[in-house]
Amino acid sequence: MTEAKQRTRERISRRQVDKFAERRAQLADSALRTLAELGYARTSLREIAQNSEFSHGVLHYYFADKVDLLTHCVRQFEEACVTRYDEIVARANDADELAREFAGAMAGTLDADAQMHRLWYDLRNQSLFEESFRADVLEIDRRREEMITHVVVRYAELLDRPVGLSTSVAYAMFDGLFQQMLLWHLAGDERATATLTAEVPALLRRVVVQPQPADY
Amino acid sequence: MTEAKQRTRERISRRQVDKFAERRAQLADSALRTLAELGYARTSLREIAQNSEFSHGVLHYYFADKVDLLTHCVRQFEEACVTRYDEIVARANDADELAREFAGAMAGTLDADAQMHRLWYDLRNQSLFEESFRADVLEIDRRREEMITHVVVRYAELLDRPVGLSTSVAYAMFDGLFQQMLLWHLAGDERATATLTAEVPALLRRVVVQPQPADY
DNA sequence: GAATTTTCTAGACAGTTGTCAAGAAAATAC
DNA sequence: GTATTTTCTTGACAACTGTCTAGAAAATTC
Repeated sequence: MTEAKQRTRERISRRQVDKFAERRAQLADSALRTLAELGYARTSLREIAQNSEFSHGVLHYYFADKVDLLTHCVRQFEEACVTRYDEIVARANDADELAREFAGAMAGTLDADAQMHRLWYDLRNQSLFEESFRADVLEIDRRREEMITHVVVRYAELLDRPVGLSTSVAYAMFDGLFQQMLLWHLAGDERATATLTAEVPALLRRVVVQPQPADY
Repeated sequence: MTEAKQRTRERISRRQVDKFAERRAQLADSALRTLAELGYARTSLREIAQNSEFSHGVLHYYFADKVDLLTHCVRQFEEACVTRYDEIVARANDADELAREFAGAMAGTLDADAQMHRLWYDLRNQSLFEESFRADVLEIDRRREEMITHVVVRYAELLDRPVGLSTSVAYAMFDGLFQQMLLWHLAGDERATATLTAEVPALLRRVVVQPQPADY
């Protein structure tokens, strides 16, 4: 009896927790859509609520305050933001194919998810001014670096050559290139996608193939 | 008489214009200091005025509205933001020296002007969400690319080798590296400066020295 | 189906924002 | 030295912000 009750209660409680967490996720999703559209500076709680099916009051039922909501957003954002190239890495039979597929995937997400990517850079930049997201942002950045590292290491493997750079620097270079192409893309320059497609394989070669030490 | 009067008037008018422009510059400077400290999202007109020696009303005497002020800020920001390496380029006698001096200068400004640099990235990002600054931001970005190009081209010259990359891509890579190191630096990672100092020459080599085509 | 709990709405609050206007203060003109 | 123009301050305004509360609506429990 007591046992049964307790089990029931636990089940209910878990279901409630799940529903609670589900709604939090749903609201965080609305918040992310708003952020991607307006940017961090212009996103308000009421605007977020209008992008959901609820009124602005709910936000304070599911989140303690704005920082709580935004922190949750950043955490939830990771899945969407860290583009996974694992499949490409696993499938590629040779270095050239890997390079082509990787470049194509980056160019694809540049086109398809431009809003999301600009939000990422916006949030990462916010973390330079505000402490609150910094830890989560750095964690996401680490994951992104990890993904790039996977590709680079596998590419080097397929060429049977060592990676000639620290993974952090390799990531910084690919990220810099991607960010610049995002800038082009959102400024209306149609060459962005093509440039990215062309330059990513070139960059891969440059990261792996070492310069000849005899020449300098 | 009429002539003299007119000349006087012109002189006065020009002086007034100068004073007017001077005060605008002064206020824009206060605005930039505020922006560098708080970031775009948290900078208000009253906060800017408090960082100046005037009250908040003046801002609307010298600027039509907030966008006018911020646009002026971005334009004025260029001088501060585009770090010049011309002297280093002119002075360097060989490639190694150029690489070392360039890396040192970048590391120096990373340490000394971190706030200014994070503001630059903040403003550049804002331009992804808002039309108003975009043109000016792109212009500054072009100048920055130009500066990097100077260094890279000169470096290649000193080695008597061609630059193996488009200048845009080279800029994107150096900027990506710098931005990542800024992220580290502002997150309290002391290795940022040293890493930048070490990796910039390595990157220079990689940009100039071409991979051997026989190997892939 | 009544009682209770969970979920959500609507509105109020205090503070902040960009903007503007009336007039004080200062500089300049005559 | 007075008149006029330029410069700056002060306070007000409407709109918006994050936050909180009272209570309606819905779901759940027994």
